[in-house]
Amino acid sequence: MSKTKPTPGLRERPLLSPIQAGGLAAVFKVLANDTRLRLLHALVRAGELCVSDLAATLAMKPQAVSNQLQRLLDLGILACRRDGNNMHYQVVDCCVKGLLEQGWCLMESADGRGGCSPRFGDCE
Amino acid sequence: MSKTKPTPGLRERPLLSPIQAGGLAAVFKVLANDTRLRLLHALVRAGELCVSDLAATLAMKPQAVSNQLQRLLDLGILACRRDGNNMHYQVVDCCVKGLLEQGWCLMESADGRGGCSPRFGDCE
DNA sequence: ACACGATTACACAATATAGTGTAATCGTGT
DNA sequence: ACACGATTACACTATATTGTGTAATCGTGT
Repeated sequence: MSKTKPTPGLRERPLLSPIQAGGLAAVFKVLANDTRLRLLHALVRAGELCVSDLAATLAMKPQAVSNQLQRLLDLGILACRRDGNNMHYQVVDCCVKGLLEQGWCLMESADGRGGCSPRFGDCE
Repeated sequence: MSKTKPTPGLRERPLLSPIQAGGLAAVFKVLANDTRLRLLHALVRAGELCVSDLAATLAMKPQAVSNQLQRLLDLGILACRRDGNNMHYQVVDCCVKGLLEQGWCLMESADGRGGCSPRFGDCE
């Protein structure tokens, strides 16, 4: 399994240094919030949405939405484009969708125990 | 039962409800911490380790390590086995490794911008 | 220039989180 | 039974995070 590249070898890598771990934690931290998750999912589904649409979709105030959007923007997960008064956001990071999928899997396996379909990882 | 499509269709799924999003956020929350990340990585590398080994590896106190281990245990990510006075922990969730890999990818792309290798996701 | 709507910036209050210190629990060996 | 080491439980403190409220900024249309 470690001949081809599909597994970059998490197991072979040297132990995470506290700094690396901090960086990795920062990535997960940005996903560790239901608002940002719903924002991300709404954007994945719609492709592109503006702040007010997002606010309406999530039934939240534009300020709160914008705040979280900035967070996602800082990490390079989103990109935005201005159209008149509106700012349209979209997901540009290619890893985030997979992350969401896998997270979903983990959630189901954590919740119902065994909801993880085998193709996601090599359950040894 | 779910021998269906290779892509669960993040895009086709109905919008995340606040409850679902909360559950998913809980999953990411558990990974949103450098200590737990280092714990996980150490366990993936070694296969199985006991609390004191882990504490020594991370240069942390056993109590702190144990606390985080419980968290990982609650989510069903780890399993433990007693061997005399020692408790050995190991990763049993099949999704978590993939999650770590993808998170690493996202970290690199967020950090250096463009470090995400294309094989991870279908950058469309 | 001006008003208006959309978005963002920022300080603030409420809540959650992590590691520490102390004490309890569990298994082993004598 | 007893002492010891390993692990865990729990209260506590410092810190971080979220949504709110207010105000500033930006683009459009008149």
